[in-house]
Amino acid sequence: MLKIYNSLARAKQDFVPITPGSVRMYVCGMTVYDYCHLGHARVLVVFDMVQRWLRASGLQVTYVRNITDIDDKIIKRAAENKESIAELTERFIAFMNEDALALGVEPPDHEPRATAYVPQMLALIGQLERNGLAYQAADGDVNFSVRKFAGYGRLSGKSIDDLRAGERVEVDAAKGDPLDFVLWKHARDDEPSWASPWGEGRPGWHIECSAMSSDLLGKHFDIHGGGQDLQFPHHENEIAQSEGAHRCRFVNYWMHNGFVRVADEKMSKSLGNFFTIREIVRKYDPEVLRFFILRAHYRSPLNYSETHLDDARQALTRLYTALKDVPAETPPVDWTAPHAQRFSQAMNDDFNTPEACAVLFELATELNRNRSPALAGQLRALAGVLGLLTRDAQAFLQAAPSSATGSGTDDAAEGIEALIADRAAAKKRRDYAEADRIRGELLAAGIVLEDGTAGTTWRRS
RNA sequence: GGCGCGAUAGCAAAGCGGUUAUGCACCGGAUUGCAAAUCCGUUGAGCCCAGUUCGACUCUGGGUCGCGCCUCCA
Repeated sequence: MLKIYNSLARAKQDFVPITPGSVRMYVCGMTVYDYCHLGHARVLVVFDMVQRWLRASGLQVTYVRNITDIDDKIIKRAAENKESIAELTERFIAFMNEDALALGVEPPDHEPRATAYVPQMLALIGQLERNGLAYQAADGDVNFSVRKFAGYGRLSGKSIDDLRAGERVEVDAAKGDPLDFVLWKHARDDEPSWASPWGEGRPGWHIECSAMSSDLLGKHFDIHGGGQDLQFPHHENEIAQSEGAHRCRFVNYWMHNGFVRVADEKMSKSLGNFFTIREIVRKYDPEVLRFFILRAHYRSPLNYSETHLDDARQALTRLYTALKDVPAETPPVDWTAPHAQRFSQAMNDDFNTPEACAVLFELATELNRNRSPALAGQLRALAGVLGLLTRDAQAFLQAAPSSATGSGTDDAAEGIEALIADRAAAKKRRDYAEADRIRGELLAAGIVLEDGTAGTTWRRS
């Protein structure tokens, strides 16, 4: 039985889908005005892992991950770049897709863009107005009346009266209450806008997710995920909007992944201490990055440093090394095997990927002992559930750092093979000095030679 | 000020009221022309103070420290 930590309940709960056998899941994706950083990588990988495990568990999954392609920052950045909003967002959507692909993230079933859902947002705002929860302020903005929605603050554990609105950000004087949030912003001359019953304008940040999720998944669905920083106010406001409009339960299970940190501080755009995915992938294989993310529990903080990435690389190398000389075929998982059972138990315990990875390493040790092809298949199959160890072992071990695809075929390979041949000849005539010289030369270039019974192989150190 | 999370060996990171987590690094041995990889073995842990218990890293209470949210953020 799968247990999920539900942010709403602040406890692990048995996962019971609304419709037996199928799951509907919505995850807040990217605002596309810049490159994805490690924090984004974590959301992408974590919910990809969740989605994979749900499917591996035999559930039929509908996974929606939205794209925010209209908001203040996008407008600002497009203006700075002197380009259209569409040009800006299209470019970064393409970059995001490249990053996701490199990280082994499977495409979601739906990737709705906010700008394509304005009619649905307007309908939702209209419904909120009819339900007495929305009002148009003097400045033309349509706001949500937070105090009229019972239960506001339940997800984030906040009491309305304790919220210090205005302490850190100036309160909009036109709002009926400082805590009220915007559903529809009145148009300004230099900004894009859409026609609406409340005049020309553009959507507030939160309304898009309420509109897209209900359109694609229905008014009531199973799982809603996102980064911890979205719990308040974004997700709290989504609940208010969706439940306020539809008058029914919105989401059963709320999942929030922990932050990525740098030197014990949250990685964020505003702090400027972020590393982009493509920046990291220039130096580390993307699979190392995926493994780095998955070897920590999704709710724990994840401290980023190159030392930790080096460590992850070494660990992943051990796994691939175990698979080096066994046939690269991935049979279906034999879930009755003891290792698979432990793996499954770990994953069913709120997606305990660190424990699941530990099983992988135990499997590797056993495989190193007996070189059983069946065991190798099992290792590949289980790791495959996490989206790991999907490549040819040799290709991974020989992949150049910058080769994001990990194809393993680069120009250096021929030269290396030639030197290996020279060294073999030297060894044959017992010229060990020359053999060691070649070994040293390659080692200095980051190439490790390994003499085996079947000849010499190489890998990158 | 309100609310929440965490503290595990050199580093990273899990489970568990009593039995080896796991990975990296380290040490000894096997193996190797030398290596690397691998195997075998050793070392090493649970912030502090109380309490519960036959027994606590694991439960309870208090403290200390760190982090986060209350503003845009994944």
